[in-house]
Amino acid sequence: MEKSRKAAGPVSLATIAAATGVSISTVSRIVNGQTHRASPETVTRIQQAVESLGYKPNQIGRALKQGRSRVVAMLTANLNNPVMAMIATATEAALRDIGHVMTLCDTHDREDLQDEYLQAMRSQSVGGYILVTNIKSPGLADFVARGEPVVFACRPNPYAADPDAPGAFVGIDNEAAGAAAADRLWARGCRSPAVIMPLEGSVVTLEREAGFCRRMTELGIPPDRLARVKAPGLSHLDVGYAAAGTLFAGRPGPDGILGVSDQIAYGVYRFAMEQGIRIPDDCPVISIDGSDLNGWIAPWLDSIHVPYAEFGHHIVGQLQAIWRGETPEAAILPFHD
Amino acid sequence: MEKSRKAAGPVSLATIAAATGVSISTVSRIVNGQTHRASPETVTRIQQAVESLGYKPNQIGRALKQGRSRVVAMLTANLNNPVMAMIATATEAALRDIGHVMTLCDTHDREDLQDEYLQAMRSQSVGGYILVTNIKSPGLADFVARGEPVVFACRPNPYAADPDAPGAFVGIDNEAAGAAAADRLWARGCRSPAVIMPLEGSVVTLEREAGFCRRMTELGIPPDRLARVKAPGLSHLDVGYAAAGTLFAGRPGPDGILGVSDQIAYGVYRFAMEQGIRIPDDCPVISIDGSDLNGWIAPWLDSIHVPYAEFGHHIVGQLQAIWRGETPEAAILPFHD
DNA sequence: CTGAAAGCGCTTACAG
DNA sequence: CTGAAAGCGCTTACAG
Repeated sequence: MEKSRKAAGPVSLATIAAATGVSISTVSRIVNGQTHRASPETVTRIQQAVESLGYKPNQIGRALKQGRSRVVAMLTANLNNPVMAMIATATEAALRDIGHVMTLCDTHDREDLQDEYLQAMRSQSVGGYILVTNIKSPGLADFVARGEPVVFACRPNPYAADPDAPGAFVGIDNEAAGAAAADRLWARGCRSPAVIMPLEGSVVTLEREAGFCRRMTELGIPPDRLARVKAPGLSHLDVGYAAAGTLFAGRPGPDGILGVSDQIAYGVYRFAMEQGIRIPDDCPVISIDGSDLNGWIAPWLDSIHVPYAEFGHHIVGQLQAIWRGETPEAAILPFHD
Repeated sequence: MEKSRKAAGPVSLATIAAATGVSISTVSRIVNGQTHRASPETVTRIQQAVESLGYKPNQIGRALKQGRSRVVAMLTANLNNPVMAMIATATEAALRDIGHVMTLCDTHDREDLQDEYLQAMRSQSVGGYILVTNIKSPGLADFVARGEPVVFACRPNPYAADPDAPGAFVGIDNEAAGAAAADRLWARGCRSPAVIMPLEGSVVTLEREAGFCRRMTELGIPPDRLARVKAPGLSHLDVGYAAAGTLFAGRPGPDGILGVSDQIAYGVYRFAMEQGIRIPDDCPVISIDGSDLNGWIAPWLDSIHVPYAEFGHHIVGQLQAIWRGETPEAAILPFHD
């Protein structure tokens, strides 16, 4: 005599309690794995009822009681950027593995939207925050000060008490990546290098450029043969395109270019195509990010690979550490060149 | 005498009630815009308190009472696909505009994950579901049968009662897009066309292929000069690559190829590059999707543009209609060729 | 080993 | 025009 009538109305703890003749408290404990606090018979009886009635805990009830849900908010500067999309994908999967879900908030690099989202997420009692942004905002300052569970990715906490100990963070050593890019270009015979970065760049782009210039200088490139070009634009595609225009307007163009992101390199490529400049023959272009797509449609691009797909685990690991009350150290992942 | 002491502990309705000397009920009504049900003085007094104390409604409390939250779940087949990422971005923005937030669930085209997520989202009492997937699963069948608020995007409801009236849906006429692709290839002189699609394709890819073949036949291409190639793989990149291998292994290669998605075209490109086949000179390649990226790094690709960026509004509009108790009609958006 | 009770923050008939 | 009260589903000290 199978009792497998499915969901006639929502099944709550009370439903199970009524069906098994025990109290709600007991059901709650067992459902939450506290099986040692009840007799074995009760445990199996309840587990059977849970199974046959298809009980699933209502997360809202739980969240209200505990003041925190199993939702984690990810705030990203700009989802159109494939890098952000990759991090989001990886993080979503890692969260799922620990039974959490992710809400995605695109701040479009706007301070007001960032604060609006932080506020909104707090009203949702989310259990944690992942910030792939380093825009400063009053709300963020507040969050950091209050010690909310937040992990920064790519870009460190702009309000870190000690800049050398950024706290929960997942990223790479951008300065070293920039230097590696310099070595690579040098090895290809480049002696009049150029580096392109956004006018309103984040620390990430600044560090990559700094590493590149530092290394090029060490290699003996004089400052006047090292072009550093910035261009405005939210989209790095536009940045690369505009900067390439500036670069090639000068008499002797560069013999090698670093775009500090893949997207910048794409922008350079478009300009070069339009002008009949052949890449890499006339001028090699390299970048930092190493999107998988490059191998498919941008074979001309030599890009230092950042393991974004790995970010997910590390981010979630740090979040869990915070939940346990620990203070995680920054995870600086190796890039591959 | 400004009273702007900020948040010493969470500010709830009770806090406001205590501070203003009215009941929680009254505060709740006013906060929810029922200002006509209270005296003007009370209204302003409470609004001031809300402002100065920085009260933000706790959405968890609200959701528990109402049985539904202001969160909308988007289930997507595969976030690595830029098309999905675009739809997610657009939808997130549209939801924000109406004060909702979005959780993102990547089902990886797996039936079990889809059901797991549907279940999880229900435990979260989400207010709506957006499905960019048409994998069949028992859980989905259940959802549709129960009349849950779900909007399908790109791929129609696989459990629609009447296939010609798919209900809440946002997409394009894929058959027509396939036909348009045929016209375009024909105009470029293609007389030995090929079409590439995934082995385990969705209705979307099937319809695009069907439209293409129908139109090519109308144009007088005999069946034996119309190559239809399928290749396995979750990633369309792999599909395109493998299928191109098959196509060019045959003696006379095609003189024009339709990849039913941008990614398939990218895969073809890689194979062609490796084999020294020049695109488009030796063989034009076109596709359907029209990612913005094409203009930057895939100038060789002629792609029919699907207005994914517009999907967001339409999806949210349909969701709102459902919430109002209406039965929205499918929105078939125009593609641009 | 088990249960009654309080309470998380909100909304909403209902009564006045 | 306003308030007391019930209740959404859960957890968790506390008492037995």
